Amino acid sequence: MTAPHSGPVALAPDAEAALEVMRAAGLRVSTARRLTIEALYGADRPLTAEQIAADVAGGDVASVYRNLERLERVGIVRHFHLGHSPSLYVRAGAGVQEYLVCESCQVVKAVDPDELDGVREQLRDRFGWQARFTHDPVVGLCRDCQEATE
Amino acid sequence: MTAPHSGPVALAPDAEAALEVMRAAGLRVSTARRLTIEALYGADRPLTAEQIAADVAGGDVASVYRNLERLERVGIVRHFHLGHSPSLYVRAGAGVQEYLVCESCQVVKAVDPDELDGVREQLRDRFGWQARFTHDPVVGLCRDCQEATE
DNA sequence: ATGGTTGCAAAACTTTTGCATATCT
DNA sequence: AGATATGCAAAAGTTTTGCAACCAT
Repeated sequence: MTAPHSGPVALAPDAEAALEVMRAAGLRVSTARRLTIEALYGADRPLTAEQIAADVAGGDVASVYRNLERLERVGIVRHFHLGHSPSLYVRAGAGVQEYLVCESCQVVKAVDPDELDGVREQLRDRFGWQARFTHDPVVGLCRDCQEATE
Repeated sequence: MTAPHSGPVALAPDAEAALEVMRAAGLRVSTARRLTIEALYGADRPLTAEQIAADVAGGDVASVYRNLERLERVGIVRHFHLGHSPSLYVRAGAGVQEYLVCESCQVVKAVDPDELDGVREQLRDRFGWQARFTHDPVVGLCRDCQEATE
């Protein structure tokens, strides 16, 4: 049952596991951090630091940025860039490391790296390019938005 | 002789043609704009507004941004985003609209859209995704940097 | 207790905007 | 002349940093 499904995001374990990783890494599990994790693990699309701050107690963006950086460093959060918008953050976890992002609705499709092997192979054969879609995702239109655009 | 080659950038016509497009579009060909075009058409890699400003008379970044926007609007310049760095600008032109960028040396490989059709097709078949690599390029490692990284 | 964490303020950086002056056609 | 472009200054938006107060362990 590891088949790719079409839900918005198909990511790693769960928020609990993430907190566990934090502890293991020696990070304190503060309220702000727990709320950040819960926001990211509960969302079906990437969030900006600003959006996360709205969900967190004090609502201080600077702290949110600091936390996101730490959470990213221990591997339970990732961020990437999409056009002119501020950095977008998503949960990260076991086995999921590359992203397709819809430039219209911003839905993120997280895929197993080997699902992109075919694409990578073509890019390598044709251009000698070794593509990575982690920090800079594949941008395009998801199925729904294609239909909407007609 | 339309075969893709491995030079750093394989872009459109030349600076002269670009100036012609400007005139045709009703844009004045000022010194600042000519220098901007020359910088972009002479470069073998994308430039930031800041870098371009250094090559231009007054060296005012605000004007450079304004000009880049206009030049982009008439189709002779493009910009895209790469990680955390400021927007990167490259010349643009006939038939070249999609990019591969090396995240290590930042070399840009501009390719004809149909050279990516195979890749696009795979992404569509597999994920229902309609990929675009114009504003957000394919990021990865070019051949040279792969070898360097060994 | 004590060292990591937070909130607030301020700064750094990229990009945009306003406006008076200069420049092109 | 008339419209467009420039330079400077200031503002807007995002992200980072400094520091005193606070809180998890």
